Amino acid sequence: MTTLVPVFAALGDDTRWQILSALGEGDASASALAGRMPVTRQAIAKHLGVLQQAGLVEPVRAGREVRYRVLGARLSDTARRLDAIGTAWERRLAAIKEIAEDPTAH
Amino acid sequence: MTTLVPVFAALGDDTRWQILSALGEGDASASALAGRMPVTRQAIAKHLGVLQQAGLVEPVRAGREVRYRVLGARLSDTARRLDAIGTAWERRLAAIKEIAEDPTAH
DNA sequence: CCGACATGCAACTTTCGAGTTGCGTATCAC
DNA sequence: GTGATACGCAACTCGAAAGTTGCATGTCGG
Repeated sequence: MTTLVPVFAALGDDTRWQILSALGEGDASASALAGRMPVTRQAIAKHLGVLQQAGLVEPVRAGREVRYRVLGARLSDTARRLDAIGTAWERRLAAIKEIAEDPTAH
Repeated sequence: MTTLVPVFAALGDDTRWQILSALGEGDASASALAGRMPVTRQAIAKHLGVLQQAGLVEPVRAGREVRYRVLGARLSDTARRLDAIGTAWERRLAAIKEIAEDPTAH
């Protein structure tokens, strides 16, 4: 089981979501992204590093520039695991509630 | 659409996952959690505040103590939205790939 | 009433992440 | 080759988050 926390840490930032949203429209380089955002290219480069480390994004060299591609797979995978945990918690709650409402059962 | 980012920010911390994991086994108070973890009660209280703010946890007064209950619903909800985004990204990628492999189609 | 346990609030370090500037290097276009 | 464009690396500032200590408040059992 790959570690979940870095993915959430990566997703817990507004600027990175702006980057991901932009990349969702199509691959782009750090410089291109810096053009339409209120931060420096280097700041974006750092964010892209974090996103890549989390497996949410993938670099693609194209000559002298490096375009980044968003990876939906990691997101879907994370979603599945999140849902599994959430469902387990809900199940436990439901069981407790049922016992509370009808203690004679079981 | 409730804001997603705070939830991820809350989930992007190791200590908070330890807390959530412990609460997954059953409701507990800050003091009880501090007993089995290498941090102060106040630190845990702060984390619980963050988790509550994110809607991942709910306080339940029980006399002089306050037990916390984990909320799977928020997690499942978040998972659904995550999956939707991830799927959309994958769809775009697949479309591009298809065009690249068979440019004459369409 | 009184001691023990549980919580709440506030001030204070300390660590970490976001963002910046500055500079060196590679690559395209002519 | 030369200028312009695109990256990469390193050092620095800065503000927020994690964690701590100290103290005041509330509540339960006897």
